[in-house]
Amino acid sequence: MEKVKVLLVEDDPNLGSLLKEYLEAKGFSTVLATNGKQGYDVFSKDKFNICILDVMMPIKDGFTLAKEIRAIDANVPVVFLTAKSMKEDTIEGFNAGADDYITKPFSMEELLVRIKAILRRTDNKPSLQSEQSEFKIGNYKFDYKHQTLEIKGTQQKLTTKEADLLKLLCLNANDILDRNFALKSIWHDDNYFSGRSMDVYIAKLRKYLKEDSSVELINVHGKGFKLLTGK
Amino acid sequence: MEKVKVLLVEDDPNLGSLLKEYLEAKGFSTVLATNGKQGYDVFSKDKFNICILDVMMPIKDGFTLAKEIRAIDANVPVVFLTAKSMKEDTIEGFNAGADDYITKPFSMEELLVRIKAILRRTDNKPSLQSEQSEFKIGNYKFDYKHQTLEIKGTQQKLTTKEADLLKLLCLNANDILDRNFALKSIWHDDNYFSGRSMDVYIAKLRKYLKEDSSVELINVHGKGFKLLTGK
DNA sequence: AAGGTGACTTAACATAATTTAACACATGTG
DNA sequence: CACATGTGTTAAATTATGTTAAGTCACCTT
Repeated sequence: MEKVKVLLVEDDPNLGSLLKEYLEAKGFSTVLATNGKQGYDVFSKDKFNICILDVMMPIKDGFTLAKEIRAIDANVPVVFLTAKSMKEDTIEGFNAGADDYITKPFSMEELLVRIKAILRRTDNKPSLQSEQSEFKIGNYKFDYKHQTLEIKGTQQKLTTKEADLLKLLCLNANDILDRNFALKSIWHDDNYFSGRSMDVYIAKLRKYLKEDSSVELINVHGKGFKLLTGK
Repeated sequence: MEKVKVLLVEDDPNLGSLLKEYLEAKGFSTVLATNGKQGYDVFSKDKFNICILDVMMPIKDGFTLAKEIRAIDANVPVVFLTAKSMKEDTIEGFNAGADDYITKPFSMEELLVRIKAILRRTDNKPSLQSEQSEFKIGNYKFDYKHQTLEIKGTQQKLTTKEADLLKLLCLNANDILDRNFALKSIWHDDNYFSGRSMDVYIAKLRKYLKEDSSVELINVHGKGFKLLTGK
């Protein structure tokens, strides 16, 4: 079971580190940013399951940050923290796409249960994938939906991960598939072990694909992989 | 787009009818029950998209009602309304599976935006409560209401669980049916044994469905199952 | 109350999917 | 070219699923 990743953006360093410690103790992997700009930078480079944003922050406020975050990932849940308790702000927060809006002071336990309530509704994500399901790779025919790879009448059944990875490669055929991008897409994580796991799958795909010598699955050192399709 | 159906259970008749009117003005179809027992009766006879329950009610309190409702539909969102603001109650509410917990007094507008926030996350999930009863699966004809599966004139009688599971698969045809979602929907539980039980039913369905080779019931490792219906 | 039946669950064992470990080799850097 | 780091590959370990059969329970029959 992979850890849930939380992006916490809070300009009060005391509260921020307190919450971070608490959430980590509860089993969440938490990244703390202390202002909106930093929060955006962190989010744009990594993948998170939920964002907890302080509303009032210098440089960039929580609402603005939320919009930018949603521009990157329209589905990530966002929770606002705020000292304001005026109705208009609550409404504005929800209109900015909030999943919850918590007024300070709050108990950490309440924050926790509210986070859990939101995650209950989002963890089984519909994973909206691109529609395309059939690909040609040299003389191979790859059917993502049916998870099959066919050549000269021989059909190879693929596992879910094999199919996911091959699909990403096809969508970037003859172009580089970024390593971390692939890891985040398929493994939802880019740690060392996920990376090694992906390498194992690359090796498996190479085996499947060696019937057509014009097809190559090459590595671009430090960057990712490239599927070279025949001619 | 059908109207969203709201079950509102509130023993204060003034507040109850006020909220009902407000929600209906906002485009929701709302049924008001004035006590827990009545709320249960209404829910068991109809399908709702969300339940808003007062916690403190005579006869049957909101938490108890929520548990009974969840036994019928483990996925329906529940929001608690309460005058209590003690932390323990909030926590208890969320542990009872609450999606939100709103403390009186609250503005109706805030209730509205909180409802919308929850519905954003639950909208498009086909559920067992769906009215649809007849499905085509490749060359098969599946009648949920009569619990029959027919092909080439041969009719197979299905048990309740077989039919429930097949219906969920049909509602998600060619798309993934999340394992835990299915378990909660049909078994009202997602422990190890329920999971194994479901696997047994998957095996049974596969047997029934092997008359049409274009129909496949495949596993998506760690996620769920996918019913591939021949184009 | 004994026996039977059907639906569902649990057990048991088999196989598959994925991750982790282990070791070999490659690449780029100073 | 010595080193750190990244990748290739195979195999073992772990976890998830496939499948069949045995067990349980509610209900029906006599």
